[in-house]
Amino acid sequence: MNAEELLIQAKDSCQKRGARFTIAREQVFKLLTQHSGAVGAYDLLDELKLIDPSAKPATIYRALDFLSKQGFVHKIESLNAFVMCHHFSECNHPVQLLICDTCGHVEEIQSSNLDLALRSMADATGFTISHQIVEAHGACQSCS
Amino acid sequence: MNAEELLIQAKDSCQKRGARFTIAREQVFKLLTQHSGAVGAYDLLDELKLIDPSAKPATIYRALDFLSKQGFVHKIESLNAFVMCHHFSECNHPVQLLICDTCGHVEEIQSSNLDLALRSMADATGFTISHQIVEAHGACQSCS
DNA sequence: GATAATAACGAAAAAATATAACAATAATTA
DNA sequence: TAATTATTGTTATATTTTTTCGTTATTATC
Repeated sequence: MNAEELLIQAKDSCQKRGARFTIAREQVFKLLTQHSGAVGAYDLLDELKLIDPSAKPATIYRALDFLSKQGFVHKIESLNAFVMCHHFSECNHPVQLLICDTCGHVEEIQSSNLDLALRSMADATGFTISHQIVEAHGACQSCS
Repeated sequence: MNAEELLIQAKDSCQKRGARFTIAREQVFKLLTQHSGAVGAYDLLDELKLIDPSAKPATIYRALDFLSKQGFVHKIESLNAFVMCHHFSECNHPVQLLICDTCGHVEEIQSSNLDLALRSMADATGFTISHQIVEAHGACQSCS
């Protein structure tokens, strides 16, 4: 899925939901599509400043907040960084990430076994899951 | 496993490994055993200051760093907070947490299915996992 | 179309979280 | 004992995130 296709999908998705894909949000979205790995908010800010010198932290965080809520972007909690989601059309999927600590690449995987194992374990103790964070760090194939 | 037993286990464990369980580390350890849920570093600092008014952020972070490395304490990445581990004798186990967003209680679970599902998924893409983060948010039984 | 309500943005500041640097002490090893 | 290593004290700073408030843009209501 390339950058342009993702953009179209995002716009389309917002249209359907009545969400506003504003310039600021689109700019941050585009910046994120240009990374294959995690990007920090301040790195994004630096990049955004090249286009819009008046950008401030809140500019980025607001955009990231919106994009996350739409499911276009995931926050990587263990890195305080953000990554483009390439499957946001399959909405509300659990997020499972393989994070290469060597090259920085982030691979999003989809294991229903994993999701199931977690849910069944939660069920067993009467816990209701609303949101799950699965982040595996290590080395990707090319870096091993 | 109560606070006292944990303390004895921790001391014992350090003895065996030749790690130094200093006063500062013990104080932070004890504070952590008094919480059933996540505690922020600065909350711990406030508590520590009651005993040792000269405590500073570095005091806490150093202790937490040591305790984490020993496996006595886990960092909750999605909360920027810390929680006592009650199974640190079974060393190097993968950390899997159920975090109640209502009452703050944190339950550590042990699902080898979950671990296996993640590992097999990683294997399939040639990824080698060095560290995994599994944190499920939601509502515990009492809060549902 | 005018008006009210709501959402988004700009700007500055501050809050929350975490690390760095360096000197001083304490503990361990040779 | 002397040398080495680990830990602590202290100050400062870096990093990440949120708040506040005034303004502007968009949407809904009349």
